[in-house]
Amino acid sequence: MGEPVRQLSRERVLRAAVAIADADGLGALTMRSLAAALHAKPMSLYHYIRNKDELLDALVDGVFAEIDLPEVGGDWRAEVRRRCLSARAVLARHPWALALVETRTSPGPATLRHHDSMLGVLRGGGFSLPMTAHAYAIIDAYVFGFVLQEASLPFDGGDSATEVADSIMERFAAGDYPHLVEFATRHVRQPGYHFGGQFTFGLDLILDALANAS
Amino acid sequence: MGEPVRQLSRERVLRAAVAIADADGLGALTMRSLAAALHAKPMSLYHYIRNKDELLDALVDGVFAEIDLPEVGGDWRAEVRRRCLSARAVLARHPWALALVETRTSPGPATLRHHDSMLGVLRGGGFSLPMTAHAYAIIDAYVFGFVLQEASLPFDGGDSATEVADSIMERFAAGDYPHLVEFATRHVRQPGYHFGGQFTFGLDLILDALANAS
DNA sequence: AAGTAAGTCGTACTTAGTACGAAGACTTGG
DNA sequence: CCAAGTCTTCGTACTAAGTACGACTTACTT
Repeated sequence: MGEPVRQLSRERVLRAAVAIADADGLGALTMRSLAAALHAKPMSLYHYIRNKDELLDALVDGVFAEIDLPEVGGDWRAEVRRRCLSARAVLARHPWALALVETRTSPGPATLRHHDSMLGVLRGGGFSLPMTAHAYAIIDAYVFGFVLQEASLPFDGGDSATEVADSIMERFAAGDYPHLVEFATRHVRQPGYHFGGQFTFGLDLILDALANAS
Repeated sequence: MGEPVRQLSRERVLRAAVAIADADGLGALTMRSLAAALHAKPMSLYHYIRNKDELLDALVDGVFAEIDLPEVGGDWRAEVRRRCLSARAVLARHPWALALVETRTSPGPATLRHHDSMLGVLRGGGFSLPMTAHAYAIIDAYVFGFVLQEASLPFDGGDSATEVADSIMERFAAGDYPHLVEFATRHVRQPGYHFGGQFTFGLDLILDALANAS
């Protein structure tokens, strides 16, 4: 029964915060719940974090740090593709991240490094400055937007899509939303349907288009 | 001085909620501030709205209602393009909307109608069911993702980009983020730079790619 | 041993959502 | 025209959350 509950530290606080958010969502991450998870009292946290806002900024930067950096100088298409798959995986692992990114506007070091690498590979791939801007905007709009859509799907991501589709379908009269009904019954309800599987299709379509446009 | 402060109504409550969110952000929209704006007391609102969650759901559906519906049967490319420009305009007008869409998962009637029309034009344009799914996913990922990026830019949208870029640049040593520095100084800081202008470029690139892929 | 700095926390104030039920206003059958 | 509802509105109060303030506790220094 010795107390392995050693001293607090910024590191431990951040780790615990991520764990809570991963497990129960951003809403469950309060200064009180965070303190409880660390067997401490709320006010103790303020020695490692100025306020909750700063905590959230730190979480966002931590998420960017998890994303694979593209290798500057490598084949731009391959590197960007790898990075995008990684980004999607990371954002899926931390479903709360996207909501945060939207709000926070002061990028941390990992975030800046990340952008720097992306700009680097694109420039290295022969894109002009304006074209780099276009490409990066399109790519990230797609990646973030796709994850955003997944997040706002009424179902979790598995194949419970079927049930949800059914329950929604029931709610409206026969002819109300004909195309939605067709889509739900003849596509979504098919075995093997999985929204997330469309990610690479779109990504490759966009990368191809960018390769041609450059 | 007569009292034009007529009866409350769900309509009036929703309108006032949108006004508050537009003006001061989602954070400023509380049951208390909303009541105050209507010259009423907080608890009066609960006669028109079950709880705040339902209020937010209603706001989201209202936003979808504002987006131009594509005309089913028309030229899919033109109709989808128009709808996307409208969607972006609406989301720009209500910067809080995107954050909400992310959370709410029970679509309202306007939302369903919207999706129905989009699926309709795509199907009418000759897309197969799987291809329709791909196309819609890509298009909305792009539109929502682009708006999301705009929202998380550290600057408001005007050309204050320059100042922000400067202030960030100052923060790091010479060689820390070379590509970011090049990008900021040689592109962002140029006169006439405006992130939002890239929207149509990417949209057309994606629509072209979809047209070819179909 | 005493001083000092670092870390921890008790207390309390503020803002938010909303349950409960009373009080006023308006409607309607007699 | 009145009594009995019914519809709106709101007063009060409880709970959850962020965090300011300052005290207490410990560990390390000299």
